[in-house]
Parts: sequence; C-alpha cells; structure tokens
Amino acid sequence: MSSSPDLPHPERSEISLTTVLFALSDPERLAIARQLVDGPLDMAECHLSNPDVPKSTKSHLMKVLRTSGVVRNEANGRGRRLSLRREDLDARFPGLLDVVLSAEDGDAKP
Amino acid sequence: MSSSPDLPHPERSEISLTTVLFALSDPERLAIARQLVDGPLDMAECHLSNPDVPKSTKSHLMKVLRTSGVVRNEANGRGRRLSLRREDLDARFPGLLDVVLSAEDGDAKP
DNA sequence: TCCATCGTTCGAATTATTTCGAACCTTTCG
DNA sequence: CGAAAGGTTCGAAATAATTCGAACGATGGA
Repeated sequence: MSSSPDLPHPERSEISLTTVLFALSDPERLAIARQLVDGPLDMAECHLSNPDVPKSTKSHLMKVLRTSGVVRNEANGRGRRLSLRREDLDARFPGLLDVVLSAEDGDAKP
Repeated sequence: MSSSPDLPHPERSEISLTTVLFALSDPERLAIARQLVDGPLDMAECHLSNPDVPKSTKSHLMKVLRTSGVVRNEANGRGRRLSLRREDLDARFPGLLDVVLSAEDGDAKP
C-alpha cells in the first residue's frame, strides 16, 4: 500500500531563480507548467506538443520541472499528480509565475 | 569613421519568451543584466564574478544576451555600450524584467 | 603614422542537456 | 494471481552550449 516512489523536491528556501528560469526556458516545459495553472493534473492528462515522445522523455521533462521547484509530483493511485508550486514560487519570487505563465510566447525556441 | 561592427539584434516583435528566460537562466548573464538596470554601461565597466575569464568568453555571454533581445550592444568609440532593452521587454513581457531583476537569487546554479 | 586598447569571430575541445530503449516497480482490475 | 497501465531510472548516443586561444578589425592617442 505504500505508494510509488516519493521523489525529492527542493524546499522553498532552496529554490533558485536561475534554475527556475532554466526550467521554464524550454517551450515544452513551459507548456506543461501552463497546463497546471488551473489546478493539479494527473500526468496522463498532461499533453506534450508531440504526442509520440516516449514516456522516458516525458518523465525527464517532469524531472527538470520538479527538481527546479516549479512542479510538485506526488504519487496518486497508479499514476502521478502534478501541481504547480504556486505558493512557494510566489513567496520566493513574487510575480514571476504570473508574468511568465500569462505572457505571450513569441517564437518558440529554434 | 564608420564604427565597429553593427551587431544584429532581434526586433521587438521577434523577442521570444523562452529565449529570454534561457538568457537569464545563467547566473553570470543575470548578473550582467542587473548591472544595467541603472543605465547603460560600457562593456569595460561590466564586471564578471570571475575577473579572469578571457574576453572571448565575456563576448560570448554578451552575445547570448544580445541575440535573445535582453541587451543592446552598440559601438561607442573604441568600445561598446551596453544597455537593457527595457522598453521592448516591458512591452513584450510586462513585468518580467522587474520581477527577475529584483528577485533574490537563491542558490546559484550548481 | 604606429601602436595599444577594446571587442568580435572562428574553430576546436570540453562539458552539459536531451533523447530514447530497456529494465523495473507499484497499483488496479479481471 | 496474473497482466496491463502508468511512471521512474539507468546508460548510451546524439545535440547543444560553454570555454578559450588565436586571428582579425576599428578607434583613439602619442
């Protein structure tokens, strides 16, 4: 009954600005973060722009978002529940999330 | 009298969010941008955290900032004048610069 | 004019990220 | 129990980013 692996997350005070910016500097990762603004989502509900990428790649994208402190990733049944760490990010870098997630993209990265 | 090379800059509408985030996701580049908040600086006045990095490396850091649209780099006498593209960035991504440049860093990237 | 200064560019070497398949684990359901 | 669903991890291969020296160009002053 003990659930799937408990993955490590940085605590609020450990979240680094440059690391967060890096995590969000990839269009695919940014798009994932944006899917979470309206509330948590099961990982299976999180869609990538290319639906054919293997699950290991998707998992790696999630790992970058998790280890940077942008997203929380907890076991949920047989799957995973993803959520934005909005409170932590707002406390640490006020306004950042709002600005980044609401901005118009401009070009995707070449 | 024609001055040193005129380097290419993206125009406002071409500035991409993810590219800007990437440019600022490096601690050294972020530090450079922060030195420009109070006004333009000659490149020679822009200090890196490690004063021993070769000029070609410094030039490359500047190139990333320039090609992303964060910084303007124009010839100025025998040197170069650097400035934040605040108006363009504020127009394109309102609030982003304020938030990022005023935020406390947290850890530098490992 | 000659030369030192300030910076860019190029190419090669190093290092970091990304991508993906295979192996593995847990939960759910028949 | 057994098998399918949903995900993580590992390692290797492919890509991308960084670093630096050397070569070059333009400017300003002696």
